[in-house]
Amino acid sequence: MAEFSQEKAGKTKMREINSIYGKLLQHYGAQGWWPISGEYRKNDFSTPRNEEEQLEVCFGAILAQGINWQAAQKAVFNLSKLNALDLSAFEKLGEEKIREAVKPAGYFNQKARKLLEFSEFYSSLQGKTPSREELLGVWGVGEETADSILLYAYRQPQFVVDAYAKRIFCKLGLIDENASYAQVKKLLEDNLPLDYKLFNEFHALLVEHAKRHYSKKPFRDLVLL
DNA sequence: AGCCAGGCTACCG
DNA sequence: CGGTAGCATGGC
Repeated sequence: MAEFSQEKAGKTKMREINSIYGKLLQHYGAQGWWPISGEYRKNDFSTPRNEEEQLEVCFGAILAQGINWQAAQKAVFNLSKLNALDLSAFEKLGEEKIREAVKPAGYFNQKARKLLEFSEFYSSLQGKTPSREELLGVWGVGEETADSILLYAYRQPQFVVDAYAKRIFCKLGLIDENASYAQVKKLLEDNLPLDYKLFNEFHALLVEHAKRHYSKKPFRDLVLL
């Protein structure tokens, strides 16, 4: 009996989460993340990405930490002007030039170091795909950045939990206010098909929706759309 | 002027 | 463990 109602509740939750995705997609359309060279490629899920694209996603994910995407994009553009989205060229650049390039993205001392540590790690991979654990072992890569890299650079179905996703699912009553990263991630991954294309769009759509309606407290949008 | 932005690390109790 | 100060810039 208890087992039955639990299963029923689980299916209800599953329908609700899938329905949220459907509504967002219908309302905003495909987002085409991750933007490469500032370009959003809607419905382009070609895989595998080449090395330069992977590095741009990884650097972008690090540079976007705690800052708006426009600012992060300026830093990515500065690096691309220096031809530094190529690994060997980046390594020759030197920390001082990297600091200058990433300045618009804020926290430039930390972020320069993070990019350097990451490039060293990436180079050690010799083209193989890193595990989530390996990524988390890199200084400057936390859970959201690791999942963003696995999802957007390596096309793995890892749900990316960011501040926006937490706000939205919390407001919809699906998670507790102080739910951990792992708890939110599990909620989504247990209730969606493990499809990287779906995860890709879902995360991007949550960001788009939150930027419009969950930007500052109090988050007034009780229901979705 | 001040708040906010697609976090992470180090250090605290 | 969970909680939080510090990190820095720029747009609105």
